[in-house]
Formats: sequence, C-alpha cells, structure tokens
Amino acid sequence: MKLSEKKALKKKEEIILSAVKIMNRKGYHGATMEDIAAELLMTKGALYYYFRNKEDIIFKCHELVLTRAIEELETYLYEDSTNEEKLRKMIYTHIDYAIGEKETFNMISKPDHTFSKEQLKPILSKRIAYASVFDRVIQQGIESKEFTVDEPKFVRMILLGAMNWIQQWYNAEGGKSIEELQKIYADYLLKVVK
Amino acid sequence: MKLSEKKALKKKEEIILSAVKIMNRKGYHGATMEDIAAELLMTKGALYYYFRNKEDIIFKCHELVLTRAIEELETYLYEDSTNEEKLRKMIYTHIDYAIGEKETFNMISKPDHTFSKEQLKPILSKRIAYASVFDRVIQQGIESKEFTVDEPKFVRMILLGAMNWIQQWYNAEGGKSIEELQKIYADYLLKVVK
Amino acid sequence: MKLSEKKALKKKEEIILSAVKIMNRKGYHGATMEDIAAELLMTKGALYYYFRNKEDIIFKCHELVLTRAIEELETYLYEDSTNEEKLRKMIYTHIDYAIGEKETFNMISKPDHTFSKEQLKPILSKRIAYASVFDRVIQQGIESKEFTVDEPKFVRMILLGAMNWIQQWYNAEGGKSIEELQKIYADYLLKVVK
Amino acid sequence: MKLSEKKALKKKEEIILSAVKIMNRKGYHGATMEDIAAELLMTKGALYYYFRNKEDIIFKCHELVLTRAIEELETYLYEDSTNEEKLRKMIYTHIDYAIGEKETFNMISKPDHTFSKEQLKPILSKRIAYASVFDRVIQQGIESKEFTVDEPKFVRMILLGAMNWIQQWYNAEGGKSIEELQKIYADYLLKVVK
DNA sequence: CATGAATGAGGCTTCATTCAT
DNA sequence: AATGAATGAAGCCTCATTCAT
Repeated sequence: MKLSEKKALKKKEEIILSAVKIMNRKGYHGATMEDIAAELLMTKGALYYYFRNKEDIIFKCHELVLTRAIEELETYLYEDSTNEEKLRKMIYTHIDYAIGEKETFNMISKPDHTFSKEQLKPILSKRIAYASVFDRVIQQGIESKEFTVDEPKFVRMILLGAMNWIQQWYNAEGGKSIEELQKIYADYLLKVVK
Repeated sequence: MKLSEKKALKKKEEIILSAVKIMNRKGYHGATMEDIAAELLMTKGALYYYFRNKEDIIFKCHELVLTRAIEELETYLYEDSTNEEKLRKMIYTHIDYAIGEKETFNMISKPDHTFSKEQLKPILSKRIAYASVFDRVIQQGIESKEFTVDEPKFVRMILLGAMNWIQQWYNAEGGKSIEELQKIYADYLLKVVK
Repeated sequence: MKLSEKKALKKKEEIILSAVKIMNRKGYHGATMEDIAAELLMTKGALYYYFRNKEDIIFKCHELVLTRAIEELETYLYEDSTNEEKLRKMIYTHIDYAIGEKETFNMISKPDHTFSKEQLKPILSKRIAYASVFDRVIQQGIESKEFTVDEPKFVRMILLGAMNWIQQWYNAEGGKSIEELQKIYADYLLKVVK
Repeated sequence: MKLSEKKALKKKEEIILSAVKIMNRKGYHGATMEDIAAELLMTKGALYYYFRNKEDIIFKCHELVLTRAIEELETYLYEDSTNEEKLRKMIYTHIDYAIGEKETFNMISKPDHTFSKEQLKPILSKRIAYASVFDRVIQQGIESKEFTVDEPKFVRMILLGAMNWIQQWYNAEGGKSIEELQKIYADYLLKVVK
C-alpha cells in the first residue's frame, strides 16, 4: 500500500471518529456535516472527498465499531476458561463499547429510519454477527450445563438490552466507576442464565 | 368547563395521538408537522392553535403516555398480592406500553437532544416518577425477603433496559405473541431479583 | 372552483412565466430557483409551495407553451383554405412562439439531459403531438396534390429545424421585423414542399 | 518545436477530444472536469496544466472542430464543379459534423450563456467564418444563375438550421443511414435555393 | 508533470414557524 | 378556529478551481 493510501485511510478514520464524537454529543440528526468537519478543522466539502454522503459516514462508523467489537468478543470465545467467565468478559467489553461509542455502537434505534435499503442489509448482518457471538457462548454454556436457559435468543436480547440502556443514563461524572458498573451488571445478568 | 374548552381538550388529545402514530412510523425527526396534521385532515397552521411548537407536542405525548402508565402501574402497587406477583404485572404492563407506544413511551433516547431546557425538567421528573414505581415494588420485595438485591437502582435499570430494547426488534408479524413474550421476559427478569 | 384555487392557479402561471423569462435570459442551467423567485419578489421557499421541484417547474413551462401552441395550430388545420395557406399560417405561428418563448418552446435540446425518466415521456408525447399537426397538413397537401413530397417526416423536420434555429440568432433590435421574417421563411420553406 | 512541446500539443488534443466525447454524452453542463479527466485516466488537477479553465477547454473544442470543418468546406469551394454540386458536398459535410461532433459543432445554443466576453468574440468570428463559406457558394450560385435567391443570408440560416436540428433527433440505431439522410436533406434543401 | 487533497461558493430542498384573513 | 401562503434558516451536496508536494 502506498503512503498516500495509508494517509487517506487514516483521514477516513479520523473523520469517522469525529462523526462518532459529534453524534454522541448531538445525536444522529443533530450532527451536521458542518459539525463533523469543523471538529477536524476541515471544510464540509472535504468530507465528500472521502465519503459519498452523510449516510455513508454513519454507515462506516457502524461498521468500524462493530467490526472491532466482534473481533474483541471472539478472542474471549476461544479462550480456555469457563463459559461463565467468557460471558462475563463479554459483558465487560460490551459495556465498554456501549459507554465509549454510544450512538454508534448499536443504539441507532430503528436503523430503518436512518439507513437506505442498500446500506441497511450489511448493517443488519453485522448486528446479527455481533449478537451471534453472545448466542454461541450461551449455547456452549447450555451444553456444558453451566447455564439453564430455555429461550436462548430472548435471553441474549435481555442481556444486550439491559446493557445498551446504560447509554441512556450513564454520565461520566456521577456515582459508580465503569469498573464497578461492569461488575454489578455482570453479576446480575449472570443470574439470568444460571 | 365550557363546551368549547372541552372540545379543545379533545382536539389536543387527537393531535397527540396522531403525533404518536406518525412518530412510531417515521421516528421523531421523520415526523413533520405536515404529517401530523395530514393524519387528522387538518393543516399545519392549525396545530399551532393548540400547541406552541413541535417540541410542545412531543412533550405532551410523553406526559400523556407516562401519566397513564404510572397510573396503571400504581394500581398494582396497592393490590393485595406478593411483590413478585406485583412486579410480574408491572413487567407485563411495561411491555404493553413499550410495544404499543414505541417512540413515545420512553425511548426518546437522549431526551436532551430533543427537548429544550425548560421542557427537559418535567420530562425527567415524570421518568423518575415512573421508575420509582418499580423502585418501590423492588424495595418492598427486599423488605419482605422475597427479593435479594444489593443494588436496587441498577437492578431497576437492568429490568427497564431489557424491556425497552424489545422496541428495537419487535415486529408484529414474527414469532411469539405478545403474551408469550411477556411471560418469557417476566420469568427471566424475576431471576435477577431473586 | 373556489377563489383560493383560482388564485393558486394564477400564481402557478406567474411562476411559470417568470421561469420562462429567466430561462430565456440565462438558459436552463443558469436559471436558479432564487432568480425565478426574485423576479416575482418571492422567496425561494415559496416556490416549493406550488411546485415539487425545479424540474417540475420546467416541465410545466413546456407543457403550458406546447399545449397552447398545439391548440393554435389546430385551429388552422380545420380552417377552410388551401393546405399551402394552412401551412403558411402554421409557419407564422411557429415563428411567433420560437421567438417569444425561446428556451421553453422546443429548444430544450436533448431533453434527456434535463428531464428525469418520468417527466421525459409526457414531454416527448407533447412534442410528437406538436409535430403531428405539421405532419397532418403536409399529408393533406400531398393528397390534394398541392405538395410534392416523398419523405414527409424529414420534410417536417427540415421545416421545424430551420425555424427553431431562428432562436439562435434572432435579436429584437437588428434588421427585419418579425413579420418580414415570417414571410421570408414561409416563402422559402414552401419551396421545400412544392 | 521541442519534443516536449509536441507531446503537450498532443495531450491538449486528447483532452479536447475527451471533452467532446463527454459533452456529447452528457451535455455541456453535465460534463464535469472529473469526467473529462477520468476518460483519459488523468486527474482533474492535471487538466489545469493544459487549460486555464473549463471554459477554455470548451472554447478550444469549438475552435478545433470549426477550424477543421471550415478547411474541409473550403476545399469544395475551389473545386471545379457546379455550385449546386459544391453546395451539395458542403451539406454532406455539415451533416457529418453535426452528427459526429454534436454538442461541440455549433449547437452550443446561446453561446453567450456559456462563454465569457473575451472568448465569445473569437467563437462568433469562427462561426461567421464558417457561415461565410456557405454564403460564398450561394453568392456564386446566384451569379451563375444556378440559384434564385433574394435573401441569401436568410437562406443560409434556413439551410444551417435545418441541418443542425438533426442533432436533436438523430440516433445511430433507427431508420435511415447517414448516407441516405445526407441525400434526402441535400435534395430538399437544394429546392430552397433553386 | 501530475496527483491528492482541500476550498468555497452556490444550488436545491425541507420544514418549523408566522400571520393576515 | 382554521387556512392558505409565505418566510428564512439550515442542511446536503456538487464542482470548478487551487496548490503544496
């Protein structure tokens, strides 16, 4: 890969990160191309050199964050430990992302209100891929008798929903630290699968 | 109250319900004043006779739905039954609202992205009021030794988060009926407090 | 029809006429919504109350002008006179329109560069309808032995092309009057069909 | 002339030809610098090494095409044959250019909408030079009594207009071949001058 | 020479809001 | 009480043009 291509990739990522930041501050609709550009001391127009349109930026935000998160989750899946331990680590990781990447992570509620048809499909695939990592560890736990679960899909949705909601109220300043939060959530959520 | 005032109140409610319907279909930003009016065969301008602005309509949507939901929840609180039974009924009710009123119920994620300062406060109060009904039944359950919970606030947020997430994926057509869903969710969520 | 509807129709026509005027001055691409609105002392936004978008305005321009021209041509077709006389009148009329309505008349060269698919079809139909009035008088003239023409379609295109070209160079100030022009063109073009 | 200069000249011509091609496909306004460059596997920026701006490219397109066409026409002017025969050959040639070079030939309707003042003058001169070749053959025909024409300027405009219009409807696929077209047009147009 | 990157002006369009009637 | 009409701000996007490297 040529140097210039590397630079371009880096810029793309910078833009994505800027978009994430603005969206976390103002929400998807509140985040304008102007805002995203200003954060990087660029002009609106320059964004269009790197991305086709706004939707494309948001799309790539999702893709980036989800891809990373999936990779991280999968490392736990193949670790040598109990499934309970694996699930606990995945919960910790999910909370990290949910707090750190907020809007972009998986809380674009109703993606069909935001994305056009062509982009909707890959987004949904990625989400399913993400969810399926949880599904696999739950399944393994059932098989190893660590977990007692009749409705694994719903349990997975309960876990993810509970964690995603953190984004609604979490605020860096108040109360518990992230680490405390992670422990509390993991403890309670593991009760669901036991 | 004069007849004309009554009529006005009725109209206001009609507008709110129309707004709810449109928002459930198109999301908050997708719902235009035009849409809301068209649903009622009115013109945009007329809406401003009843509400100061768009924000005000959304605000009243929330207030209406939350007020009703709180009232319903509170009837369970004073029923003569176990706290587990009370919580189960509250879970059923919450899911009913979450599915039926979608956008308007409590999923205006980040209300601070939508509401101005003046309106934010009463909205947040109402949400707190809503949450506190759950808090009270959890507290009672702890006191009566039915529940074992160290972090009641977080448990409440886990319950609400898990249920609110239903809105993200629920679709009238597929799979389980609402009644099945309610039972499954109640069963698993009660494991959290036990 | 209600008064308000009449007013709206009138406004629509005013807008169309403004658009025609601006387009004659600056060409299709040079004519901005801003320009069209300013001519009428309106704001850009107001135009969208009457038309869906720019293309729609241009479309209606064409429709209006062509419809009127076709009507006028057809009155000659059914007059009681020789076909030579009819064709002469039609030539006079065409030149009137070509000079007066310029851009809008039929010189949107390559309409497929300007119009989207849906609008292209009716535009082309109207153009064909217009041309067919000429075709009919030529056909009648052939049948009555007034004209000697082997290739009536090409002759019609020669006539229309020759006249449309006037738009390219005609300038109110210079040289001949419109009336002189009409006579000259009619005299020479009739030689083609004789 | 140095090799490098020769190369530059060749590149310039390539760019012009590319521009012509794109403009024929998409029209003047539809042809972007990007398009023109992409056709040659260059980048936008490089075009500015060879031409001052877009207008300049278009300008040179015209100049090139018109210059060539004038040269070709003039060879006929000095041939040893009847003026009718000369005019016929010129008609054939004009139709060749009109179909082959479309946008660039002389159908930039309203050149004053496209060109700035400085460039307008040479363009118009060239067009006049082109027209004057027709004028001369018509004049010669009048003098030799081959043609009967009172208004030679208008006749010339009728001929050119009729032929230029071919660009509006001609389509490589349908109906007559170019050769048939040329014959038909020549036959009918010669009736105008007889 | 050429490229990649950026700029900035300008265009189209949407929409909450206002207001005379 | 309601309507039709208009406003104006703001957003997205395109593209000719520039320029450091």
